[in-house]
Amino acid sequence: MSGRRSPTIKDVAKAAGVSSATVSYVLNNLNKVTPEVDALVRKAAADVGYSRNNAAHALKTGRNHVIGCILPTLSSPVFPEIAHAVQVRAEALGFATVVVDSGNEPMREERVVQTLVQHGVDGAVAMLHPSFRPTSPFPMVSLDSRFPGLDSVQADHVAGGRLIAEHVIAMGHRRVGMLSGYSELSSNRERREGFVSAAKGAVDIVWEVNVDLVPQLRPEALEAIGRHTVSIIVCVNDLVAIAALSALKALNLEVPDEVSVIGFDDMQWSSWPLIDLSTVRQPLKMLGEQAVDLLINRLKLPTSPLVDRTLPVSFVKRGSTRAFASGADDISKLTR
Amino acid sequence: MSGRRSPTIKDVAKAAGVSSATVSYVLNNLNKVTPEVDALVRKAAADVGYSRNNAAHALKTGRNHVIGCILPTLSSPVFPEIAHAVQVRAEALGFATVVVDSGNEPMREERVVQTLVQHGVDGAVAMLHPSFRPTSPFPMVSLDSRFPGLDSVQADHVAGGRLIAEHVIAMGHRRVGMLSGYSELSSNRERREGFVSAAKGAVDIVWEVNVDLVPQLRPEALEAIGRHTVSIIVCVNDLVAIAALSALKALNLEVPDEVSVIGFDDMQWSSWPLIDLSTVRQPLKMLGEQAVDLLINRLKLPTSPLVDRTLPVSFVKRGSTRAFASGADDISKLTR
DNA sequence: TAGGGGCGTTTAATCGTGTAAACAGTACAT
DNA sequence: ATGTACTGTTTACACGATTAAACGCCCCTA
Repeated sequence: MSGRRSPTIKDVAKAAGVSSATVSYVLNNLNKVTPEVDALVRKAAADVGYSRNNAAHALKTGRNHVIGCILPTLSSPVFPEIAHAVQVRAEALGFATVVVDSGNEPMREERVVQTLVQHGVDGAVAMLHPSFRPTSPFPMVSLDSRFPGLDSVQADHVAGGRLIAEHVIAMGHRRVGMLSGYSELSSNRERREGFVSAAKGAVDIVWEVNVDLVPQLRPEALEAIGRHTVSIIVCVNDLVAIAALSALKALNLEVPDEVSVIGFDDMQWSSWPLIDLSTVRQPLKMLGEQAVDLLINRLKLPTSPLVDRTLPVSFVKRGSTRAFASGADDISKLTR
Repeated sequence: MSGRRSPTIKDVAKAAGVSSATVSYVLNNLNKVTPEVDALVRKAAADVGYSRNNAAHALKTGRNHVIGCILPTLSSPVFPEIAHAVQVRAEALGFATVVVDSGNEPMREERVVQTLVQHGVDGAVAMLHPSFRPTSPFPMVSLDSRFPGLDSVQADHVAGGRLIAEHVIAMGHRRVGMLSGYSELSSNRERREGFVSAAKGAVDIVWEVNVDLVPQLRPEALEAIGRHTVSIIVCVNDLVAIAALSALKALNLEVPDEVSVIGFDDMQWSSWPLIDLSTVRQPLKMLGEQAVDLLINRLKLPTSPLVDRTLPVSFVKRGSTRAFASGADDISKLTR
């Protein structure tokens, strides 16, 4: 209790009656020692309550056993779910995780990466703005979209788009509005393409407006919704879908009786009875886990070939969609 | 480009024609050197692109310039907002932040703290379960509730409760239901006490049910709401308020026409038109910033006296509350 | 019996910084 | 001239871990 200094490898060595090198060999599981000595050392380590000094370890090996998790923001519910999965998986593999939000600005992304490098972080799992260009040779795995020169994991956005199209068709809708995200982002683009190609011929896309990925809509989107010329609105993600629900409420259009709404993501809030959104579920947990696995593989084998992994999605039917009823109030605009 | 090793203090020393100690003195701003040498060294450092090796620095000094931010979860919208503020402030002060969620289990909290200590984190800003008992002398600041032996920052929960009471009274409500949180947590307790003492005499608390801080309610709460014997429901936080809104919707009770609802927190989602919740705003950003400031002060002066800081709150009127109308459908139960 | 090869352990150098202590130089007082 | 005080710089070691190389030991063979 006097020397508050936490025990070092040398203390363990003294306690076990061996040299510090032996202790190191044992604790690193290089099997270079006899079983008896091994047991002796482990016991001594437990007895003195040894735990490795991370700084010294990092200094010597250049590996910190810390990874970064770079996300555009933590304020949208999807991202914390991913961050959590990343953290848990990384911890299981002996890595700590630092979560940082980049504000989705490519400039700040660069700074964030610099900071991580400076702090000796080994690599990162990152959801990057498409215009980001890696500056230093820093190991990264791209989340949610393919990225030239990086490993990546993403949900099967194309299949998700197709699932939506199938639901729309099965429900008998013919006239569709789309709130799409900017197409530089591959996930947005693929969602859209999956939907459009599967819907081709079976439905009319009456209008399509590009929107930002935030919970309020720009005027042209509001105007399109207000025309009430479609029976269903397909949204690039759940946040936008919620914005659409809000707009419809303000316009006194009933969901799903007058207009149906579909999202994409299945974030936690979408299942709240107040929102109750039909959507495509992404395997967020798996997404985070696989990203970590990929990153750690790359740390071990920096020269292995690049991997792109695609994970399955599923459709979740909730209260925001229903079959098209020809008894809708303004049938002239909604059929042809 | 050949030797990929990043430049060290020795490289700078060579470039400047001085010893490594001098470089260290300059770069640590101990003014022990003449202005000329100082300038020389700084120029050399910039020229070779020096940046300090964190591991070596940490090994030598025992300070890592990393703080932890321990939160019960990232899945509730309030917490990411705090985490963000913490991160930004810490970065401005030269500290990196690791955000971890503890799952609000005191056992996991202990483990999390252990992990942080092991990784050489200097201290933490933490929102702790009331039954948590600090095991090691690890510098911490308690967020959102007072904690014996720790610095703390919290919103003025008592005043928040009073603001709610004033609103309820001003709106002419007489019969109130309460969804309260477990009273071991000082913030819950203070919110309740602030409300109750300010409401005393002016309103009837017809029922009060203790609930968990999650967006679904237990049966007894649902039953109480279903009786429809109150004209307004006061909730311990926004998440619970949203659960109440959901329940009311399921019961076909109109908000705010038949029942008003009030929350506490003003998390980001509460302003969505779909939710549109009257609530008390906590200064989340300020909360995070002040916590960081307190922590860093403590790191510098470990023996300075403990500080409890209380921050002001304000009431936000939205669509979930309205004045009590005596024309309500079942006037016999709602007046006396 | 000298030499060689395994095997298990220790010795000692190293990673990049920080800092106490040694040192050299100047200025001033005795 | 010699000692003292001070200033600015360098020398040299420490932090705690990893790891190549040296070492000692035993067994085997020529």
